[in-house]
Amino acid sequence: MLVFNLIFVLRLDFGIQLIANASMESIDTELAARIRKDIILGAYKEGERVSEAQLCEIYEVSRTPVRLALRLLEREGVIRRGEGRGYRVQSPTVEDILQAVEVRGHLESLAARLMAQRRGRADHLPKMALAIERIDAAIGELASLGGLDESVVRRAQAANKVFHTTILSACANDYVGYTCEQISHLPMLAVGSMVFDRTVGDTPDRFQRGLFRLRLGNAQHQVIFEAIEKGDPVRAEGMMREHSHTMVEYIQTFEKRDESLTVADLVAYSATESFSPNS
Amino acid sequence: MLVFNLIFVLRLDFGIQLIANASMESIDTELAARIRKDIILGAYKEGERVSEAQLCEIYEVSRTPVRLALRLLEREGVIRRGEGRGYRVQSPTVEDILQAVEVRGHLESLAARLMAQRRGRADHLPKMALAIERIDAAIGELASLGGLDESVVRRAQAANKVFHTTILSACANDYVGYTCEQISHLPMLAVGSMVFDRTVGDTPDRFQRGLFRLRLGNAQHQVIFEAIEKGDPVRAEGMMREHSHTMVEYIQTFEKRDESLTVADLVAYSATESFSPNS
DNA sequence: GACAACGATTTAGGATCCCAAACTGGTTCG
DNA sequence: CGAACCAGTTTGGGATCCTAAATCGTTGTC
Repeated sequence: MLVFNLIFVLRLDFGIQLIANASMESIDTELAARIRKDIILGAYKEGERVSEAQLCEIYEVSRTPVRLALRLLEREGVIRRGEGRGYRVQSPTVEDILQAVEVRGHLESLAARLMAQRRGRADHLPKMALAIERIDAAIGELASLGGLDESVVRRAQAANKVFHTTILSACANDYVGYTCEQISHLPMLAVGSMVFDRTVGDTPDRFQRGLFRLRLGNAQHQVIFEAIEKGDPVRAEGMMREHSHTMVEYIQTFEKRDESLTVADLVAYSATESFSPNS
Repeated sequence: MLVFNLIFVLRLDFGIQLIANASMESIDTELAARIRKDIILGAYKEGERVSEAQLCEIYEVSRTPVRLALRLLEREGVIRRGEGRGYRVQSPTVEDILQAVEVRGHLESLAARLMAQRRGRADHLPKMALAIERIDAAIGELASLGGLDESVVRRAQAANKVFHTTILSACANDYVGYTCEQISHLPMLAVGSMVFDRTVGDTPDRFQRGLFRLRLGNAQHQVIFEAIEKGDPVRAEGMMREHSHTMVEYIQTFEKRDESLTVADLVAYSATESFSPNS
């Protein structure tokens, strides 16, 4: 049973690729990921601060990788290099998350449309069908278990990510996937992330509602799949938009319910894992 | 009269801001812009090459700013840091341009929808109305002149850019504009760019067709404006999509006509100007 | 007492140095 | 004759040093 403090976000991490990145990529990229993580988790306050020397001490590296990392983070928007001599931390807010999710969803809907228009789309359909099947199987397992099981949820996450990334990569427009990655630095913004309410595990009623959300999501997957299969761009795009909007609404609902919702709460779970640097 | 080699692209440059950037920003950012420009213009071939030391000599700087610039360019995707020890140049193709324009257009349509949904949108409407008026005036001038005048075209470009950037900034979702900027490193991808056929100035007939394109584009602006004013998100989005798609179709038409179309041709005009580094 | 100017310290940018890893060449052994 | 290994050179990554600029504090003068 998984019960977390406010909302917990589970992500698929593509373990192999991650390890490869973590060891292959030079320190600066990894360092950027670490600093980003700390900023998101609130280790640095919103306002103005952080100097290169300061970061050198904290992360025990020289100034060179720090500066390389800062350029990257500046480009990402999590820090700003302003007027004077200082770097200002620009930690993302819940509103930022919502906006980014909205943009990502919109891009995914473009991907769905493009894929539905594409001739070679049939090649990628089996992978999507398999993903839908796996999510269904996972939902079935959860339903019979009557509670959340981490490994089952992880499998569902993995399949969910496969479904979404397949569309992004099969849409024949590299910039869609690329652009999506650009705004997916925040952990819960990774393509194919699923967000759960902390209360999902609390009572049977809430658990059933969580299951319903999963079933609804996968039904949307099925519709998107069929629309792409049939070559119906309008329906594929519309359904994907609706599908993406589900997450926005869910967070908004939760935000209204709990006014103290912070970004750190949103990443409460995924923070304990290693982050996917970029890729 | 402006007559260029294949296609010429005119861009508004926000002169003041540009100058501020060029002098304010540190060398690495500017260096990244220079290298990017050279890559786009084909100074470096597509395949695998370039070393840090080599770039140091060419641009007469130390290795530190070169490496900072390379990280930026890597993030942008114009170079790739691969397997072995080398940086590979990944110069964009015409297909890349088309894909990027498609993505940008889709994001702009999102911005139009969001702005149409927004309550405070009225504040920004006058600026858009003025832009439409100015474009109309410029078209009128061009029509009465019977040919292309650089300053008039520039004014039209400026107004066009104002129209588009106003929507992007007024949509109340910072990530839309931010994401747009990310893919706007290529000069002809700057928001609000207008693309002209080199043949526009050749014959009166072609000139009239060019005028027709401008009039059509501004009519679309008017429709978008009214849709946003009335708060019709669906229409605003749809019209913006159509508007954005115009450029894609135009380049595609031209690509079919002239198979040797290269990216360097696309930037033939704007390359002579200073590039907008980022911002 | 207040304001301005000058100096000291902080800080970011650029350059150089060092090192580690990988590619290239040649040579040697099977 | 081919393959593998070893050495040398190339190249990228990290650290340190230097410099320029900006901010803050102090002091002097009005």
